[in-house]
Amino acid sequence: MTQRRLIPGLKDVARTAGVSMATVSRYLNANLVLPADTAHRIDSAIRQLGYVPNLHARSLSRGRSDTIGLVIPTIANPFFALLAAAVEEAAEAKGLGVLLNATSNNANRELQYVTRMRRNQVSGLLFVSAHYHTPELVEALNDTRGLVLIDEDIPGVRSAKVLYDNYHGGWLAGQHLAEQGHRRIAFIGGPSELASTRDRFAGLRDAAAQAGAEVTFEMYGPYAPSHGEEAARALLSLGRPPSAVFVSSGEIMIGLLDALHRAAIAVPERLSLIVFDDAGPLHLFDPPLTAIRQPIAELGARAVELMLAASQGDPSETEVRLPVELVKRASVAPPISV
Amino acid sequence: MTQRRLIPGLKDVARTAGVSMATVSRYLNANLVLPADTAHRIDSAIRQLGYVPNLHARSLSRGRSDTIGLVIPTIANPFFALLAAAVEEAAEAKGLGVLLNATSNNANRELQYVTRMRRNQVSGLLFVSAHYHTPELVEALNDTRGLVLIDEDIPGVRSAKVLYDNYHGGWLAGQHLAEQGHRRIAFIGGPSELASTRDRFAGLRDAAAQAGAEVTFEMYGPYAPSHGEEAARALLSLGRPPSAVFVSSGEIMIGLLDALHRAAIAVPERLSLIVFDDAGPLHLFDPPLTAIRQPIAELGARAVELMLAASQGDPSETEVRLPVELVKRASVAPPISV
DNA sequence: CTGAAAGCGCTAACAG
DNA sequence: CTGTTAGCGCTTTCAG
Repeated sequence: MTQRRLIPGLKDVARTAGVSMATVSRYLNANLVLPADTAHRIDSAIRQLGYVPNLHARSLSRGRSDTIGLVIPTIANPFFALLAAAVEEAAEAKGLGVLLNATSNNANRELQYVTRMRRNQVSGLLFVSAHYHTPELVEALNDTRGLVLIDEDIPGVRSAKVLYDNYHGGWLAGQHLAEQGHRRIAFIGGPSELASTRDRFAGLRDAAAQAGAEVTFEMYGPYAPSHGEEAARALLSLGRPPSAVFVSSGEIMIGLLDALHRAAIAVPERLSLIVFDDAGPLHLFDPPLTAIRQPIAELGARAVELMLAASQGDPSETEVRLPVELVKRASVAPPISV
Repeated sequence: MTQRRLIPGLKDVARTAGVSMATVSRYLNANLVLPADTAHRIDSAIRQLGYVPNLHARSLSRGRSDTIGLVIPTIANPFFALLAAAVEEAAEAKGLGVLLNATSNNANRELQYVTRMRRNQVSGLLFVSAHYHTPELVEALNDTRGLVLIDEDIPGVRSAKVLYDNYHGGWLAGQHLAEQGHRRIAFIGGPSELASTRDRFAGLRDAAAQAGAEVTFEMYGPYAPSHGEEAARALLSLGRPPSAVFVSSGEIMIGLLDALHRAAIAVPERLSLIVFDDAGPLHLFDPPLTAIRQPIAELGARAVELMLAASQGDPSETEVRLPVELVKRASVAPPISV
């Protein structure tokens, strides 16, 4: 129990307006058209008292909260920041609030957040996690109503999913590189256990093969600049280095490009570069980066749509694959000795 | 009322474990050390039933929610994304959740979100808004418990505030530019009604004046790339253009730099550039951008701290000014004709 | 069309 | 140390 409230409640409004709580409640929830006079009395009572409804009480009573959960690895990454913005906007348009949680790709936190959201406030959950997944997580996810997996698939989870066409992204990159005359290509991937990583690689490899080129170097690691730096180091120590590299994420690219600059490797003269993910002002980079662009706003919108459908009884396992596109800028050029 | 719940509640757990609700509740809230046996029975009842506490009920009952509100203009901007990440982390460390709302600097939304958070879920509110403020907003803000204004001051609001030392940031920029030999400097600011904009300008102007330089061009506008583009256009059409420009935000800089590139204006050879705000990989830009860096993580941490203090009865009007620093890179060089 | 009253699921006095 | 019980503030059935 709490101490006597000084804050006005529905009861106070009702008393002041000379009606019952039920009437005020109905009025506020717009299930009701009141005589102008009554409506006005209620309005002014509300204003006078400075009444603000208590959302917890409302949610408790209604059994739902008009809020959706969004769980992402981190928000300090342009891609996820943009994604969060897109989800927020889409949710807002449907009158839904969003509860955001960053997990840092930490399995405990993921489980914790999913649990927290599971039966609570949330009418649906948009989830993205980019690392190896424990059975517990998968189980928790499968117990979650209104779940939509986004951006990254998780094997074993049965839910609606909105993903990108990673294979085609890899293909586009491979094709472009091969067209420019590259024959030896490197792939710097994210975590190797992720389907997205493998798909991007497969697309790259297949497109290359079809054009008579090949992927001569592969390396995997976390979505972090440090991984890019290591990749650069590895690349530079190769006896017969590739003439182009396809980097699987913006974060990795940051470290890679930085290391390349420090080593005074000219891009694209010495090494061509193409990155998966076009978040951030890549056109202002040195050099402007050729990239595979993912439609982020669309991801957010589709996800919210599917979530609504899923939570309204239609637990479809729809999987949508959003197309990606190649954005040509200046980090790819024919290799020096073609 | 809702339909009969199939979901297990505290009551079910209590029955299954053969204890009372109170005991389970206390156990869960850790105010209590139970005989190992009892504790174990409760644990397994919880597991077996798949019990998940209802946060709304808890919040309603407790009168608080261990959640803080964060309202920012947009999350699709590296600075605010980083800020949100910092706040999330600081809040998480204190066991607090965060409810995020992006307002797009829309006055109605701001008012709406503040109201929504005001008496509700939220134990405190971290608020940032970067535009002209209506009296209604100021009033609503002053009625908010646990409010902390961050990043941008709002005249008339009495609350704790965590801001950056904008004046000093401007000063640092002016000093650096003057040292490099610039005598005619341009200021491309954000909205002119903001204290932060005026402070940055004042710092720049004073530092310039003291070094015998002057601000020969000023322009103000929204925090958007389009404003930067317009500024570039204006700058380029000047009869006697300045040799350096201080841009008041990263968003504006994006448009400005882009336009400069398109017009083939060499930076820093033809025009030196320094930007307030070091979010995003500015070191990879063409050229690497000299910037005034703001300690974002510290902002988040201090804000959460002050919020906690403010909501725990100490409604201090503490105002903390976080120091900023100059990060020299390659976008500033002596002017051609010194 | 409006009011009384029974919960929503949980916490916290208060008693035992 | 544990159980009983009265709410937290709102929604909604059910009478009137």
